[in-house]
Amino acid sequence: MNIYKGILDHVAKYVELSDSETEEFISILKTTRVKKRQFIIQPGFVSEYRNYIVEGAVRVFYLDDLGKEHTVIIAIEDWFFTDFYSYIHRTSAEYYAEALEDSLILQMKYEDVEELCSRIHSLCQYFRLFTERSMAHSYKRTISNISKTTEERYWEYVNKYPQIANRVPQYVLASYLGISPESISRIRSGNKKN
Amino acid sequence: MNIYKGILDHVAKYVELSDSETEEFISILKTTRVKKRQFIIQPGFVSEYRNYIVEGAVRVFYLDDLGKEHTVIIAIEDWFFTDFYSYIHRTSAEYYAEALEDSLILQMKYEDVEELCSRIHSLCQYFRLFTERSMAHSYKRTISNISKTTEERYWEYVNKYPQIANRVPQYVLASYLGISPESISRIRSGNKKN
DNA sequence: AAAAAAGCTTGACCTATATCAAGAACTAAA
DNA sequence: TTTAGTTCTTGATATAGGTCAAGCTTTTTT
Repeated sequence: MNIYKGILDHVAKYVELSDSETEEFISILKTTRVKKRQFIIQPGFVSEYRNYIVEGAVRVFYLDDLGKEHTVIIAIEDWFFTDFYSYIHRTSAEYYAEALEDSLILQMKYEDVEELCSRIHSLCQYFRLFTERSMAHSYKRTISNISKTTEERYWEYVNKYPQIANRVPQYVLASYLGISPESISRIRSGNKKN
Repeated sequence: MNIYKGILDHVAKYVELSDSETEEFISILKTTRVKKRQFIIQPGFVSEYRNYIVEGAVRVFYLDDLGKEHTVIIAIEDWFFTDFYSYIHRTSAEYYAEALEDSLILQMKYEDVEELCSRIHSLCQYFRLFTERSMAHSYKRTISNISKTTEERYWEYVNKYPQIANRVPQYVLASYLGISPESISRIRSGNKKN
């Protein structure tokens, strides 16, 4: 099976590419395999790529002054991840991206994406439309973070992404939701809401 | 003074528009004046526009089941606001946008923006680049929300946006930072207790 | 198959911050 | 200038959920 199928379907949800455009797009994709626990992005280095997951799972997290991890993205197949700020501003990353499983990812370099977007209108449209949708989604998360209790946030996530919740370690989920692992443990054992 | 200067400068930070493109862009801008406390977006109605503030201040907030307000955007001159999810998906808004002062705003209808973007490559680029930057910024806020104490978040905001902090009511700032107004009051007075 | 990591659970305790209440100090309107 | 409506402050009290510690279970490595 073609490893590009997923990402091309993703693009096709927003725009139609001609054969030559498709070819150009594929030509900037770099295939990379990473092993579980391997870092793909690290503070101190610029996050050069937008990364698309073909197979596997990755999390992006921030390590604060006290050594606590705060997960900002949990990504599986057909998701993108990067340290967006570092990627766009060409500054040193602030986050780690760590493979949660052996994964196969497709990487697009910043310069290549920019070059293609400046030349190919439909690809520019694709990234615009897709980023706008991510943006809309990000507001939903902000609301959830500031207006829900820990328990509500936990069940909301589990209901929305049951397959992810079962796939990643609990402490990763905890650090994504801003809850202590102990509290998640208690929520799970105590209240059996759905 | 030209009311379009601000928004055109904003565009010019990302792309160059020809005279005819500039004209087309201006042609989709609708000038609207709103009075203090007036709602620009309301649940139950689709958020039709991207709104740019020429003069004034606006907040976007969410009203939860318990009647508590959660501010997601505090916007002043040269900022954009909308209920992004509603705007993009053409669904009923979930948020209120309320003028904090008498304001002058420029509004762009979704259909008009899409039409222009599909026709004018440089405008598509503008919205793409600008949205990507907003996105990068939004991650910073997520981190702040989940990794900082209330006091750190308060001082971080005041240092970053001193002019806004002094301009909007304290309870608005409180609901933006996810802190109770009482706690902000105590933080300001330097009282470390309670 | 052991040994070593990594991950999860449970109980006891504790603290940061919310909530409630009531009055003071602004601001806008009559 | 008085009045009514907001907004801010301060004190008392409550509690959600974090931290610590220790042991248990599952997964990974040798």
